[in-house]
Amino acid sequence: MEPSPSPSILLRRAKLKVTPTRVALLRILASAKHPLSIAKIARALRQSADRVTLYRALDALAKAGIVRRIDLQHGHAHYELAQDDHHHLVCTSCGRTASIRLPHRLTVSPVTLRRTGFARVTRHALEFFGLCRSCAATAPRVSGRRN
Amino acid sequence: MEPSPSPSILLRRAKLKVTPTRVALLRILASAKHPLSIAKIARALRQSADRVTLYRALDALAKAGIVRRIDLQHGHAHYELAQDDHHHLVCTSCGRTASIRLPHRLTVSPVTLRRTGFARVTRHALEFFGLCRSCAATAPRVSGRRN
DNA sequence: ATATAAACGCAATATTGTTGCATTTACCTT
DNA sequence: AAGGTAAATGCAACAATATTGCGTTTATAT
Repeated sequence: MEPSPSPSILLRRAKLKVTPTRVALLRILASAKHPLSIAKIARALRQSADRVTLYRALDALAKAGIVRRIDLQHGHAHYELAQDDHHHLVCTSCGRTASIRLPHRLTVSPVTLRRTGFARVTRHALEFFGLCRSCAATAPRVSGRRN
Repeated sequence: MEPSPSPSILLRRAKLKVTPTRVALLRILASAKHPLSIAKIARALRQSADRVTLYRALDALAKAGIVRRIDLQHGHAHYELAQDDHHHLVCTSCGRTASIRLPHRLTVSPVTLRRTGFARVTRHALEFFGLCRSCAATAPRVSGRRN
């Protein structure tokens, strides 16, 4: 796990202004072990920033490739720093997540690309869903929203 | 491409009641070439069903494994019949989608499973994002919501 | 120091999805 | 075929998530 560059360096590289909100935001994401929901990020920022600013900042950071927006199928987006190439394993019962790596890189072959009329693939999203051990032990719930 | 069983057979198999709404819904999905948003499905049903019913029906069908809920990162869910094992290639500019197949099956190794504290994996979601040829030719747009 | 574009905060609004409850309906049993 | 029952539906209200416009503030290049 490489230490990722400091928030301000990341921001400057992307030609984004280095503002307190963005720095704090990136610090929060950097110290998180799992993808965070907007609600959790907002809580961590303790209303030092408006919701709208948060959305806009995450949007800008995602476009710059600094953060990744992830769908854990909880009904709202989650965000993490775009560091290494990993994927997520999500418990559909309690929402727990774990990071995993695949032994091979996921690619779309040039032939498939041509057949489908696409010019190029820029990224992909892969999540695995299942049950963690403790949830598998108890009666599996199915519903509800989790962070 | 195998012809999929009729809506009523699918529903009966899953011990779900065969109602006009569900049959119509499944027919719409069966004739769709791409995953559909709730909005599009609702439009196709021409308010013969309440929106709530639609949500509940899709939920039941997804739980039964008859339909799949897909995130194309347009900010809302898309649905398709759960037929064969394919994935999607999505144009981030115009929203076009194409179906693709991977040469290998995606799995999580038992070792990884144990290391992460998970009991089992039940499904996964994989989408590729990129640019289709016509969008790659023109100036790439970035924003906006598409169906 | 200052000009300028980017970022921000606030308010309003849109969109997506959910819940409770009374009514209707599919379908199983007889 | 009739009737009982749980499932499914519709309506209304609500909740959560996300977006837009606009006037003000701020980072940063000069």
